[in-house]
Amino acid sequence: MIAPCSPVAASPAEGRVLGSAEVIAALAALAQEHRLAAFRLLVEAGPDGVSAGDLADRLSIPRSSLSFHLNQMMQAGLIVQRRESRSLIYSADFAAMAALVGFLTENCCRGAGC
Amino acid sequence: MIAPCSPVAASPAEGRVLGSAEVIAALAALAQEHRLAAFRLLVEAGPDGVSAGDLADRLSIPRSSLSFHLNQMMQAGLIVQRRESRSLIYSADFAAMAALVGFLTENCCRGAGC
DNA sequence: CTGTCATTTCCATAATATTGGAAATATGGA
DNA sequence: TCCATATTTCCAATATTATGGAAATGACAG
Repeated sequence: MIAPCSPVAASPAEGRVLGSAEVIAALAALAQEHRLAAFRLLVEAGPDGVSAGDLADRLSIPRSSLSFHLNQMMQAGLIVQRRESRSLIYSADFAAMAALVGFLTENCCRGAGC
Repeated sequence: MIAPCSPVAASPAEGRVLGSAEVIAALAALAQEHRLAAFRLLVEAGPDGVSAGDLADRLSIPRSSLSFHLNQMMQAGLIVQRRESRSLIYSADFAAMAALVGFLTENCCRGAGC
């Protein structure tokens, strides 16, 4: 018996199991300087999220570039968008992120601590 | 107090803490069909590893292409190479993978189960 | 309506990644 | 030494991603 981390049994309350195409999309979505930075800001911001404009300012990149990156992350299912009056507010999809980490620990981590 | 998974304190026996450039390299290394497949085979194989030729056969891709991908993963620090007579044997670096998962849970997972 | 703010879409350009055949390199055996 | 095996490096073609300005869209106030 191994039982490395989790106090619960094996595959617990994982909302969703990903196929490798989805995993690749999610990994690619995070494997970029501006996107990783944006995602971390969104994680920090929590469910309130951050508007596109704020993000662009905080990251110091042009709005059209940011828009491109946000789109990538949405298509990968890592973030979510909602409109609030004139602004579009983005927030991290924590369940999706948890599913990604779940995939990695289960498929790519055999034996190592997590 | 939150204490989501680990029975130990905060940042436990993590061999190494990654900067975001390293994380991006590792994510990009896994964000590709053939590389993710290769890495999963290496994880399954454990410390014994698999030779380049075997991997190419199992993945059904040309040797020069595989060589390119193995190089990417080595540069990203996710796999390791050793020579055994005529063959080059590759194996997964589990500590590196654990560090990647550690980064993701700590920086991109706030609040979600892991 | 008209103007303004917030953001996206369009699009051309530039940069980076992927592919695979052919030639080069390393290793061990006859 | 010479040959066969295992794998890499080279390189050119192709494909995919990233950039950012300008024009288009959506929302709201006067």
